[in-house]
Amino acid sequence: MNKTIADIAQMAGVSKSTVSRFLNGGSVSLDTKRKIEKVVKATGYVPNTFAQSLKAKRTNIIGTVVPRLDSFATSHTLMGIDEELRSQHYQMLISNTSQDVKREIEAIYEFARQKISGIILLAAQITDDHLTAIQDISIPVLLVGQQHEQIHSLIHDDYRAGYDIGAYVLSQGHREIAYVGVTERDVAVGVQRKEGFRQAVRDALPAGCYTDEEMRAAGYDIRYYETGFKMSDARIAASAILDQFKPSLMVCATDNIALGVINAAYSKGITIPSDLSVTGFGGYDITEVIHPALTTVQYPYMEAGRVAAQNIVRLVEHKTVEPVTVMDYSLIERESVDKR
Amino acid sequence: MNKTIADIAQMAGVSKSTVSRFLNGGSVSLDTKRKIEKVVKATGYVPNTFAQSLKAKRTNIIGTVVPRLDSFATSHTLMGIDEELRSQHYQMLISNTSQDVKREIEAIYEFARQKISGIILLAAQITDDHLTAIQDISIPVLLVGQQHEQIHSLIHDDYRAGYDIGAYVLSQGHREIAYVGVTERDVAVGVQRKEGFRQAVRDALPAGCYTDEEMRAAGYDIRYYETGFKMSDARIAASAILDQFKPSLMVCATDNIALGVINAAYSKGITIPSDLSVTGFGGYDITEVIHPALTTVQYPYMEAGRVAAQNIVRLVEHKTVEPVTVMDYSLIERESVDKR
DNA sequence: CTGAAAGCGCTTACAG
DNA sequence: CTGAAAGCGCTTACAG
Repeated sequence: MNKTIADIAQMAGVSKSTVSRFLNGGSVSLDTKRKIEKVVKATGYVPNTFAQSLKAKRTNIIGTVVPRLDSFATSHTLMGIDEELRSQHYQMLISNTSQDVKREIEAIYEFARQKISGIILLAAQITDDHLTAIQDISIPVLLVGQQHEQIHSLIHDDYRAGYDIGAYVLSQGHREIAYVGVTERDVAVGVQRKEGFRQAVRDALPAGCYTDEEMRAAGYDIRYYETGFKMSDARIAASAILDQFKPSLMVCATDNIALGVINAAYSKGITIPSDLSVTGFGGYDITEVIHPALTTVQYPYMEAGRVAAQNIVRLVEHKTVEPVTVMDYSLIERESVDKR
Repeated sequence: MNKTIADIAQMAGVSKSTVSRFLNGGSVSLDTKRKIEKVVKATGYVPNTFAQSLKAKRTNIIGTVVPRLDSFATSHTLMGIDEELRSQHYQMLISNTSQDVKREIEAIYEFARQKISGIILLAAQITDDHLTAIQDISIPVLLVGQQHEQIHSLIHDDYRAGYDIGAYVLSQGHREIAYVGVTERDVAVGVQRKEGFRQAVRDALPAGCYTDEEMRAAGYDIRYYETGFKMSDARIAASAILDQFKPSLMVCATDNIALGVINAAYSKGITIPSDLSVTGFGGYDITEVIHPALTTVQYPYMEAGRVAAQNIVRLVEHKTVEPVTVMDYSLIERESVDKR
């Protein structure tokens, strides 16, 4: 395991330069090629990564910054990235920031220091500090899950998904709906999904029906709430909502929130879906196995990871990439929504 | 970002050696120390990792080999490892093997090639190839979740946990029990949990009651089954079991399996816990929020990760570590077990 | 305490 | 196509 390029050169009876050229696909005569190949195979020689990187000033490593590790979306995206990167002979390095924006910035600089070739950034929001860091390091960055005009982005089609969920539940006859969203600082989850949904409602309303009163007169009562990303937060929020409003359906901005809502409903003796229908966003595995199974939007996280990996590699290799890549999704109708 | 040690030396009016010594805590006079410190701060100098590693022939990186990323146990263990490593100024590198044993072996060699300082191995089973690889690389390895006499190990107390679950469900009056386990090739999950449970049953039996017939005469009917780790597999297995055996309780070797069982029960119109009680192992977040909440054994995965990190760092630094570290657990009684 | 020098294992112009 | 040489940015005996 400890052979150096000098050993190989000596054993093959050529110079180090030639071996290096052979390794990196430079021009080498067929004859020497064979000689070196034999020695490399026999010795199991592998070049020292550090020496390579020190000279070449770059690595075959893609750094991925993630806000958390214990999330279905993150882990599946990571698996997709890892798989694709591996097939392209790149390595994935993960930096977990535990939802700490300061650590996100640090991670970006730290990756730069380590001469990482490219960075995939899974972030809930992009601040000026992010922008500054990305500018500073002059390394390709791909944003996943959010969109920003100054950064190559890969997103899920949150707006359309929100619209589809809205159109679907309306088509099932629901008119009294609580939309349980998250902070608008997360544009994808907090704004896009909600606005998509809101637009679906608008499109369903009779013409000229805009104000809350007009909506109510038309039989619609749609209210918007905000909670955190954690199931426990959602449970508490849902409990409070249900004390003051009796919707026939709750649209939740994530599957986790939906799970919290379902739990809160059970605690109050509310049966799903006959008393209360529920929908989510995400398509986590667990949503299929609970009872009743959750109607939700399924995002192709693993596939998104693969595409993200392809894009960042293209960026690293100075090939063109669309400013924004939009992934598809599917609406999965299961048991948690009743007809009204 | 591009200063080298030579620049710093020049700016501080000392030699490169002295700067290096300062950086690595060697003996430097207070005066020079101050001079160098000032320059380092002013320039924001950070040493080039590759050059360091190339010379020093070691890194501050700990490699972690994981069979999968999308598991509660894995992700929480990783978070604990990462957190602790970070605080000790080590970095964590993750290699996901997608449950492919061959890739586990490759990952070990690859880490060695990259001069990683130590390896934390989360593996379901240890083969001869693992042993050979670990021998070959001569880098400290810590095994997490499984125990092996030739490798420093950190385990959860699966046997005692199995015993406790057994004693608990017996104390609740259950006598007709299906134990739904996994392959015995996974010693921790497949053997230890089951044998702990089996011993609890033995200890509860009247003296001199050994054979199946004697057990049945004493009112006990305990049957053992095996399934896969996936919810979907467990669902199918449970469905088949319930067609031929009507236990009052099913003890599942993992929370995932329990989730599959619960789903199968619902599909058959079996109510939990009144018709059928269920228990799991793991303590995944989701088990608390489903209805009814799952009675299970909770393992401190995050804490285990932290301890694992401490241990591997001690190993790397040639300090002593116990051959086996055993983590504690807690039995969480919730709603999925009825009294009989 | 401090510095000059060698060397870690590669790659890359530059000649030939 | 091939080789000698310089150099990437550090660290580490070795002198002083």
